[in-house]
Amino acid sequence: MQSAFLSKEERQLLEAAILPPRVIRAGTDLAREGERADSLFIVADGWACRYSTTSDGRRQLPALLLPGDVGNLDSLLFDRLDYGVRTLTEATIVTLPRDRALALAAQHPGIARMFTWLALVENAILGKWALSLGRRSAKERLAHLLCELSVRLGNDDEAESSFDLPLTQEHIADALGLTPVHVNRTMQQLRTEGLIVSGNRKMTLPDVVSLRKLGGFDPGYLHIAPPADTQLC
Amino acid sequence: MQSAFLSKEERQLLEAAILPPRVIRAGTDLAREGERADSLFIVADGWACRYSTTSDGRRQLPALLLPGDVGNLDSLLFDRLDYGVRTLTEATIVTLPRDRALALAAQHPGIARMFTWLALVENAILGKWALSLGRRSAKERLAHLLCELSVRLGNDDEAESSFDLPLTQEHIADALGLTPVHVNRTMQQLRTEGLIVSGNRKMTLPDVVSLRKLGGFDPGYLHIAPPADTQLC
DNA sequence: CGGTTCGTTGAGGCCCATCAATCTATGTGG
DNA sequence: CCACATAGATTGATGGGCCTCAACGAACCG
Repeated sequence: MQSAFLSKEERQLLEAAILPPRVIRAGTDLAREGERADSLFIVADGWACRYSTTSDGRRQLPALLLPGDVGNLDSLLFDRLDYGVRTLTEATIVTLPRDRALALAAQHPGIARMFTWLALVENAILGKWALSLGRRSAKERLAHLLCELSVRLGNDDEAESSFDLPLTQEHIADALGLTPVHVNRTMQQLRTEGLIVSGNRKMTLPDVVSLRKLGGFDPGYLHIAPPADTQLC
Repeated sequence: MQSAFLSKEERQLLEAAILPPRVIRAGTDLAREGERADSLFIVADGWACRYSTTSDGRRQLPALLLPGDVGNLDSLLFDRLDYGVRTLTEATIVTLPRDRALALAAQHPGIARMFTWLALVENAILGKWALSLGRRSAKERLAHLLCELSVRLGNDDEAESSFDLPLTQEHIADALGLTPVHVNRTMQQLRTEGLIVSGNRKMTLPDVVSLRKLGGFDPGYLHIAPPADTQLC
């Protein structure tokens, strides 16, 4: 999760409240839209996503979930899910019962603040996705997404970056609001222009500076480090 | 704001922490992207929006702010804004200093929970916007937005609905990721089909059922009423 | 070795963008 | 009270980015 707001005691309490991890194979639903969920699913390893669909089956991902992300933070306060949560790779998932989470949040301000923090970061990311979906071309969207994933995976800021990218082109299409065919053609463009080197589930960004410029990417919105003056508790 | 989580005492404390309302004319920035904001701006009356822009000036609204909404909830925990906040009509704005808000949240679990709730609702709405932006046609997007605004403005569920819509077609375009010209043509289509009656800043939805079906709108995601089992504090 | 998943390529078409002009309503100053 | 300016709505013509449909290739696996 995100522990910068937590005291040692709070961190221990959270860890004690968590159920043992489960390993889940790729492509399985942790929860479906409209279901009740009485636990939070936390991705400990692997990739997952939130997805929502129109009535006729068009699919859009409102979030890609990387290790440390909570799959269904909404379930903390909502009784029904607005989206589905699905693994994209084999993943190990940790479960935090909602009751325990609520009780801890009520007794420990740091834990409550952590949940708010998590929700706000999700919001910031989704806001940038909306900008991409509404106003950026396919090439720009792809560039922006790759830059975001690179940073969220912990890669250094401006250096050449290389990471595992277990997403299929269809997953990427569902994140970017495009068709798989067009994602394919767009990736070829970036490849031709020397902005990405990809294949075999690996992605390398040889020229992060140019890719960021193309995608209009500025990492500030990810709020990787909490601001100093709120770390007090 | 949203007071279902609050005790009487907490509500009074919040009201006491709030600075006097200001009336602000249409089209003025309450805050700009990248700025520090040491207060939360709460819309008490009128309309406002969050907006973000690409480097070359394309604009996308990640949120429309109606009375009761918080313009910049992020400022509770982030030191810099990821978006701008701007009034769309003359609006009266109420201000809550961030320090006060944080202190209250630390001492009163109900207030902390309210902030989390607000963030999660924003997230739910934005998630649906992403689905629209990524996967729905112009007509569907417009239908969905109008249905959402109708409900958020307090109109009854399935009845014919009529409300003030002070947005220009350009505002709508920026919310939907379209051009003003295309919003105009799309509105004409809906008008011809008898799904909307509009003009002079008013909007009437004579056939909400059909409009919802067209836009794929299901109001559940707005979480208008908090679930019963979380109202305890 | 056959099946399945994923990536790639091609041809054709539509939705929406772009550019530009006109129309209407509102407001303002002389 | 009219001349004028401005903001917003409307309409037309044209083009392009991305979709759709379809087929094929490549990698992996039981």
